[in-house]
Amino acid sequence: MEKTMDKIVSLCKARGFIFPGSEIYGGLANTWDYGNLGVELKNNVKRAWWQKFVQESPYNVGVDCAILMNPKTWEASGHIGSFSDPLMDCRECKERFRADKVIEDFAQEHGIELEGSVDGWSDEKMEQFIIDNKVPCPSCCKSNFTPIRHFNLMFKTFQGVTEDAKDVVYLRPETAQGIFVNFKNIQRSSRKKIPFGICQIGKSFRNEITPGNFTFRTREFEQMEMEFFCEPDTDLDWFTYWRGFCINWLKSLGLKDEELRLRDHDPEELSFYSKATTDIEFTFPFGWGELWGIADRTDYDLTQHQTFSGEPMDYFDDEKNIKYIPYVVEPSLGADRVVLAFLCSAYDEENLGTEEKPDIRTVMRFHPALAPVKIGVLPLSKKLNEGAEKIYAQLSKYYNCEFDDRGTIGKRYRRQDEIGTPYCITFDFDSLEDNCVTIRERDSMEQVRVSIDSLEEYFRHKFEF
RNA sequence: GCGGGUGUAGUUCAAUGGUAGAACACUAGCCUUCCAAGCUAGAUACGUGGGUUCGAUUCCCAUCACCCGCUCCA
Repeated sequence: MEKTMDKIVSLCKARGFIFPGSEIYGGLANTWDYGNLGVELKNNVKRAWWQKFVQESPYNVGVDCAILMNPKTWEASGHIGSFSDPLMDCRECKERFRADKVIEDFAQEHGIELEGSVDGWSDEKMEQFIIDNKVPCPSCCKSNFTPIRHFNLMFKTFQGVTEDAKDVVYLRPETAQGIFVNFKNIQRSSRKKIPFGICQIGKSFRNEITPGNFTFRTREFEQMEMEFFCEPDTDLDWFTYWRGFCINWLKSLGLKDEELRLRDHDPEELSFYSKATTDIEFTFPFGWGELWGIADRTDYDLTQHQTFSGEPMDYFDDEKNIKYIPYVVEPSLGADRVVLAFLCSAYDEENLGTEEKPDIRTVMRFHPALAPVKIGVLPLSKKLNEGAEKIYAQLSKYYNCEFDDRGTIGKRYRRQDEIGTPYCITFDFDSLEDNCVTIRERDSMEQVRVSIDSLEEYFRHKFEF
């Protein structure tokens, strides 16, 4: 069985997991809409995350902050200053480069001593250096570049009816800053003591240069982030603790050991604010991709906000009688990415026939907690709809169920297999006599006979993880 | 953003300068009654906009989208 993105994308569209965005207008690049099943799956993923990271956690609480924030936030976080890359294009071969990188590489190659880091140079200085030294294009070796332009990854929009510059606001590029600016509020109102964490699920927006790979990298995406505040010097212990916690969460929902790996960032790869970063990666059909970035952000963010806002961001520990700005460990998970990972991991094909006469059953082996439809309710015959409808009404109070009386019973099982429904209930002619139904399990395909009165009891713990 | 490829039904494909056909999927009915493939009927497509032409799904141009590379990714 070959697991390809093409098959997964087709199934997503055919069955209602994910559709191309704005399709009737020719689409809009890299936008995707979650359909009737996709929204259930994604909600289940978010719910499972919230359950482990907030509900069951003695440490953590949640928030839901505004997407639009005071622009000062982004000055403090460094998103406005540091993340506007100086880009220039080669007029000859049309390749695009980062000016600072080109200069650094050139200087290193020719043994030229640069004054300070190129990061600190102005655009004019970089352009002048390139002209003076006839720095060649790394691709075509000519030296004919466009002026430097800046590409900021933040989406800009305007608050209010006029498009005056003073009303510029940004769509948040990460949910984290909403947590940091509310650190004091939450600490006070929740009466939490350090160590504690604040969790948030929400949309973020980044004007990525290169999105792609289905929903893996999009410009609008949903994050599930936690900022865990701890005492300085305990940060690396907590870093290790949460990294393990995250991996366990993924595995408890069905991702396999061989589908996951950890990748530590090299010192030169680390963000300027980060002391340590580990990515949890998943092996997608297109290759390994980052699912979860776990970063030790030190006291960088809170210190920055204290400086820019003038509000103290320190914490007083009245047991130890010390005051400090907490360190932060941040596990940041892409909701759309992890949904895609669950889709890829779940995809399976099974040949129930022979090699000569293949009979392929496509099965999405979702963990029952994530399955968009928990129980398919199937009357063996349309004459039995009344009894089956009662069961649907009874169970859909607790679970997302699907009623299906179309086509043959075998076909209906196949349809439920293809959308990953873990259980099917069949109401048959005997049910009228014995008040029992047959429950068929997706993975084992085994059947058990259960009394209608004990159905709720039967399913009670089936969808936990 | 650059280079290459692709664009016909929900999906996977076919044919054609004279407005398109299949398989699976879907719908209705028959048959059957616990694991697809039986019978009958049915709905559904040439990404969008220009141009050439008597006539374009087909040729040309542009555009949009997707895929593969490159580049990029706090």
